[in-house]
Amino acid sequence: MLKELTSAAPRDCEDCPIRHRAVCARCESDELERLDQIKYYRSFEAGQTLIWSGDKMDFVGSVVSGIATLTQTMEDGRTQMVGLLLPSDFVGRPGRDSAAYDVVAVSDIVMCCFRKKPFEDMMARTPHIAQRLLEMTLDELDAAREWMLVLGRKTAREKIASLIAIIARRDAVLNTAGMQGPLVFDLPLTREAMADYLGLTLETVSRQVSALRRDGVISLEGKRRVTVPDFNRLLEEAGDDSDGGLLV
Amino acid sequence: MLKELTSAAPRDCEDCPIRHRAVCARCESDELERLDQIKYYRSFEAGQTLIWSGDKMDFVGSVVSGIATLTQTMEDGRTQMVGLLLPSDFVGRPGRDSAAYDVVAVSDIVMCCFRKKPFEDMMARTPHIAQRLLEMTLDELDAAREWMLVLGRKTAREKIASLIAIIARRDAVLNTAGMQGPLVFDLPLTREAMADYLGLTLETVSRQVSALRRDGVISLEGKRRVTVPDFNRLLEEAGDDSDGGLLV
DNA sequence: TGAAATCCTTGACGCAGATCAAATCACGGG
DNA sequence: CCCGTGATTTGATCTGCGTCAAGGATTTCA
Repeated sequence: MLKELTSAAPRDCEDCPIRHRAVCARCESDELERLDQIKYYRSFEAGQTLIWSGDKMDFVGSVVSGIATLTQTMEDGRTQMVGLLLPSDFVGRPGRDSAAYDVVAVSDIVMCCFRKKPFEDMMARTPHIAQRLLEMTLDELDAAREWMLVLGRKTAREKIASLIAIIARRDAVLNTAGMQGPLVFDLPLTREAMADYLGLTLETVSRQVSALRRDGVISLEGKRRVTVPDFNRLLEEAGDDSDGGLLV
Repeated sequence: MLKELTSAAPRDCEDCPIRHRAVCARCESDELERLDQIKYYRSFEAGQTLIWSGDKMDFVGSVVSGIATLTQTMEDGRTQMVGLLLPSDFVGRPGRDSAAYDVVAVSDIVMCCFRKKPFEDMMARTPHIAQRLLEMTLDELDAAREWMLVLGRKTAREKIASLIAIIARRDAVLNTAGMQGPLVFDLPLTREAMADYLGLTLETVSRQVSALRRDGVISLEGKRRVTVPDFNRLLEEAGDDSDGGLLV
């Protein structure tokens, strides 16, 4: 059965849900208009691989809705997630023509795409785009470095707590719900995807999630819906400084 | 005893050893001249911490000579290296005023610095700088992602082989020696620093280095000088695709 | 309603790498 | 030449997480 797409592509950049967070965030209306002329939307179903590592990449783009992952795979099949792409995140690298990672849709997903060449030309003429892309790339680099600490030095329990904290924080930001009181949200990832994120096996993920539940750090409704009664407790379990400012 | 600085600061940007790789690489001579007016050099001794995580950072800059590390430390002392800074690498983030990581000199080091505010102003007026910084940041992000695979999924032996391969490759690029024939170079890091890089203990690093020596993958002269008789063999041990194109 | 496909949980066991401990090496200074 | 200090190696033991295996919960489709 063909799934109906849950979120249609926006008609117009001004109505776009990621208008103020994506590469185009800094653009003035005339710049936006020119982007509008070269953009096109593409939809993908959950589970689909959007891009294969090593393939020629002739477009770049932004995630409009849905979630995707960036993963690296070794010859023997070991895989490591190296990026989690949420709405407004940018895919592809100007100035490079083959993809360095697999990009896989976790949920149904809509992307706002540009053919690479026109986008590069546009970028050269539009400092606002390059500025925003720099800013986003620096943020991603910071996230990657925090992730490296998780991968290199944290225990399995701390890894799980860290991931839940990251998702909880992002969710709180998007829903502009405050950080106090119990947080409730869905884990957008399967146990296996969580394992690939954290450098663990799916069995270990399952065990540690159960352990955090037993210890009252989180509670679960079904397999995916999580409640965090005390966010600071979760941060302690993650081995983080309890203050840890909101990195937006 | 005060050490004599091994490499003096260059007098002039045109003579600068990192002229064509640093943030200033794309600058025209007039742009370079303006940068020249706001730059200043600072030297640090091996072991010194240049910047403490959380401190106010009022400058940014490039490594001219020497090696430094970017590290993150947890409250209980566990540390993870998240960046290895070589000549031409950029330190600091425009648009942020406190440092996110410790920066520690591994060797004596010379930096070409700019006060943050003037640099940011300059960047806004000089697309060549922002362009180059974007390119460098994207490269760093790629490196960080490759590193994540190493941290998350490789065995201790593969981690060591990967690190040696990275250093060997960089060395070959700098010295424009080809990639064939035996490679000889120095490990710029202590066993402990290697452990912090790879998410291991220093004992495990030592054991795996010895094992690679025993198995003829590398040979050692003293503790630091390494010879790699067969680079492809090393890449196999690292679990990498044997072809693995030179990522410059 | 039942069968197949996913996804998740739990248990038993083994091993890679951590931990604890003790030599050994290299080097600069007195 | 001897001593002190820091880097490294090596050994013995422990343990957290991976591996292998079985079974449960949901959802999808016939």
